[in-house]
Amino acid sequence: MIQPQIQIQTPQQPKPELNQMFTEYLSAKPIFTNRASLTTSFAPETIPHREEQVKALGRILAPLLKGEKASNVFIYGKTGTGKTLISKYVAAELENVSKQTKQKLKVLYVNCKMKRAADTEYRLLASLMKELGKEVPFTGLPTDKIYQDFHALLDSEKQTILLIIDEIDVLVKKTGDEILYNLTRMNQDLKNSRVCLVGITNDLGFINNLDPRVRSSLSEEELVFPPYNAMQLMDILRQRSALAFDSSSLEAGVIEKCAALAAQEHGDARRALDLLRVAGELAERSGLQKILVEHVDNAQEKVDCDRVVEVAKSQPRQSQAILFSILKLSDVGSEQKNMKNERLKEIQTGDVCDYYHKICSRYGLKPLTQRRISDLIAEFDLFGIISTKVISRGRYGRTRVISLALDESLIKKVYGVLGEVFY
DNA sequence: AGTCCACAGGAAGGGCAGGCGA
DNA sequence: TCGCCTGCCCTTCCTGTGGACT
Repeated sequence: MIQPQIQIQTPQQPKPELNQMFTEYLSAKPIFTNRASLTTSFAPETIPHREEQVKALGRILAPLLKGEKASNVFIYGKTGTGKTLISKYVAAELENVSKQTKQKLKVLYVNCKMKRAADTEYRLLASLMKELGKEVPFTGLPTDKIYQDFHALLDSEKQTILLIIDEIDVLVKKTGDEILYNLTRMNQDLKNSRVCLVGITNDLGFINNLDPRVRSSLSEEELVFPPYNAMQLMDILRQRSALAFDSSSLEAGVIEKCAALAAQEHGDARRALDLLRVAGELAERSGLQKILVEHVDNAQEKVDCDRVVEVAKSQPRQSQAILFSILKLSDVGSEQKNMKNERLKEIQTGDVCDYYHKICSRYGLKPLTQRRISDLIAEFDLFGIISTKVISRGRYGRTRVISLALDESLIKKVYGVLGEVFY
């Protein structure tokens, strides 16, 4: 048996430069009074400009308070329009009231976009059972068995279940709509409990592609969440910033700028909150007591940059090699071309395959097939790192034309990250 | 009008890792 | 331990596409 090696740690010498920095950080007056109020998971007391949707959803789900079956609801709206927030807000209120009425109501929430959480039929059911307090192994059991156990768990006592499935389109795209058929038909098999389904999606065309039987039972009621305009975003930001900062911490124009930038991104409140939070963090790091408009500009760049760099870093080696091939073919890293601004030329799938094969042979990677490369290129398009368009070049074939979708500084950052892997 | 090209993209299935139950 | 189940990543095979060329 191998004995674990025990290392005796000797007291370390203080690091003067860090010590001083941390001391200064702790003694400085903080900009944030409540940073969490600028995160998407924060639940505010009131939700501005969504009163109508709150009431509508409340009216639909109210029968649950009497232990009756409420209509299944389908909620549409683009990212950051308050779909999730309001579903949780109404659900929490229902739970509160149900405690007073002694009617047992349980709310289950799952987000199907969470990788390895609820992106397959098995994982969705496993997540729901976990919420109900029963641990399920992350693989290994037959789906039939999981369904049986889930039914038994729901039916183990007289109760009403409100099941909120966020990003439902992701699940259906991946696994098909049979799972929704099963979930919407569940009430027929349950003796003691009732289940009501709330499906949330930002894919407006999603419902049209469903099996008609699923469509009719899932979207008994539909709610559409319109995007926020700049004025509405400003109200939201004012409400949250009052909680997050001291009133003197914001330069005039900061909220307006965040709202304007987020309004350009289809009225995305999440984006507006991110911008304000990151601007605050940048101001804090600069040692200032006030957030300036220029911090918002820097925050926008940083929010984009962090996302893209994180995507590039977290990809498997093969995907990184493909992305690196695209960057190389776009002449990123070639200073001479940079000077002449001849970047962003068009590349085809075939070009990427050829360059990728060179990289594979240089770094000893087993090359993927063109079919797989095609899928991975489509994934990078989804991430927003590249932009692709399928075109036909006549007798020279049909292909995908690829160009970089990021600005110069972001491309350089990504190139730097991948350059460390493929030096 | 028919042929051709260079793929796109769907469907099916293989191989692997991991878990459960007999 | 073995057979069976799952998800995941990938390959193989196949059909479809659409504009240039003959």
